[in-house]
Amino acid sequence: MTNLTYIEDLSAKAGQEVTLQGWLYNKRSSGKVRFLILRDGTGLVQSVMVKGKIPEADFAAFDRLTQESSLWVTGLVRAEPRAPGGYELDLTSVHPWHLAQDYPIAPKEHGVDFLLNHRHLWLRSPRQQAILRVRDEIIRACRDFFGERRFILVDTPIFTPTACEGTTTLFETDYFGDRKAYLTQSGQLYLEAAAMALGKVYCFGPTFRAEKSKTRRHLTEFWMLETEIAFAELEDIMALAEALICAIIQRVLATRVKELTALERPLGPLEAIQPPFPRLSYTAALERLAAGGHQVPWGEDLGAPEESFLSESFDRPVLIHRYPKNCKAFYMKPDPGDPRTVLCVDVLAPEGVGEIVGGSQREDDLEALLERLEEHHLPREPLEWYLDLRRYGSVPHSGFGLGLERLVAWICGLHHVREAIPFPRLMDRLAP
RNA sequence: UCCCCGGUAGCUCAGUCGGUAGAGCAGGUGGCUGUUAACCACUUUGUCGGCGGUUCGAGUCCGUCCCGGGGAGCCA
Repeated sequence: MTNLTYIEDLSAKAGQEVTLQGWLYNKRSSGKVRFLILRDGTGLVQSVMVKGKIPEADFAAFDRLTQESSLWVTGLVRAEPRAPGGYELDLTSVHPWHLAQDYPIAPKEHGVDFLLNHRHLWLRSPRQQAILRVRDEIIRACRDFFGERRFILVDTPIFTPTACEGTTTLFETDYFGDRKAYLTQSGQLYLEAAAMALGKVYCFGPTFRAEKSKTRRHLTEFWMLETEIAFAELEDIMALAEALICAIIQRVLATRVKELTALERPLGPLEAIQPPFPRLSYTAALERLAAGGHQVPWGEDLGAPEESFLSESFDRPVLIHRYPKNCKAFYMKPDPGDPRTVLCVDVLAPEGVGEIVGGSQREDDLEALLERLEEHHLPREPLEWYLDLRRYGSVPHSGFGLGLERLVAWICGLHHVREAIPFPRLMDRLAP
């Protein structure tokens, strides 16, 4: 009976009578010709009703329909060059399901605070739908990338007994009244254990940071893709990160141009993302910074202005490797060629986005790792299980983590990571 | 935690030198046989973020607190 269809499939149904289910995006009237613009999550389509060619009750339903009312309609699919999607619907019946109350988000301009307070409704807007579709595609591209390379997905815990690295602020929670638990800031240490079991592994899950950061690059809850590979050295994971980023960009360009266009994201800069990516040692980066007027003493970490300068210097991501030891985490392995530095890499995205990947070769020697723990004033006892990995068949191994929202923000050309996640958690925003 | 900017109608904002509150949009009513954030006419809507102070008089000046935005620090 009913030819139930999604809007994105209308082009295959030209000339047929179909049924659409969705919501009213907008309506316009010119008296006896009335237009309903419908959305169903797959697209927008304009439908037309003419007085006398549709039952009078259906024609009159137009007056009651408010923005975002839910409804189902039937009509004839007709090619229409003037329509944005190329097709229009000549309505034969209109059935409201629910008449929406005054919808707060008009198809007009709104401020950020207002929109974030209505995030549950803001998601319905075409722009937010486009972002979420790109995010979905990026996630699938990541899973495919690792799956095709025979990596095994290993889920790491979200409750942890201690900090993975003692330095950062963790969200603390009560654990059955007598203990504290912390929300994870990284799955890495657990992933190292998994790599010793399965060889090549990755995890993908939420990460929590209680830092009081108020910038367009920070969320308190974000999603991180992490990988860990037994027998891999720094150069191996640098090549892997490069291949991963290229694969993701290629996938999005192959499947989500419509969404990128809706976001007014220029495609040129994305099409330029091809291997090889430039590689700069920290020391070489300092020289480049000095030449650009940024004086940084050797041994100091790079700040946000320096990262922006470097990322804007190239038309593709740049890999900065071998930072000074004191800037980085305890588990990173010193460079045998220069023990003042560690075998680590940060990937900075172009267009001023900044760091999207951080990784390193891990210290695999038990004694050296114990020394690093002492240098960082970290307690040994809670990490004994991690030290076991260096007692039972230790091997060289390396891995990296990729911040999903920063990647989504870069690819979509967003100004702020808060639009790159469905329900952003920020320092001063926990709802909706 | 620090620095900068902001808070006026449901939304986006204007409000001059301190003189008693405005526009557009949304909502409502009517009109229009091809509209594209449709248009035209008419029309409802205010704890000017809170508290205190100066003043004959405060949206406007001062103090303080709250909330939001941008940035820094921090941050695989």
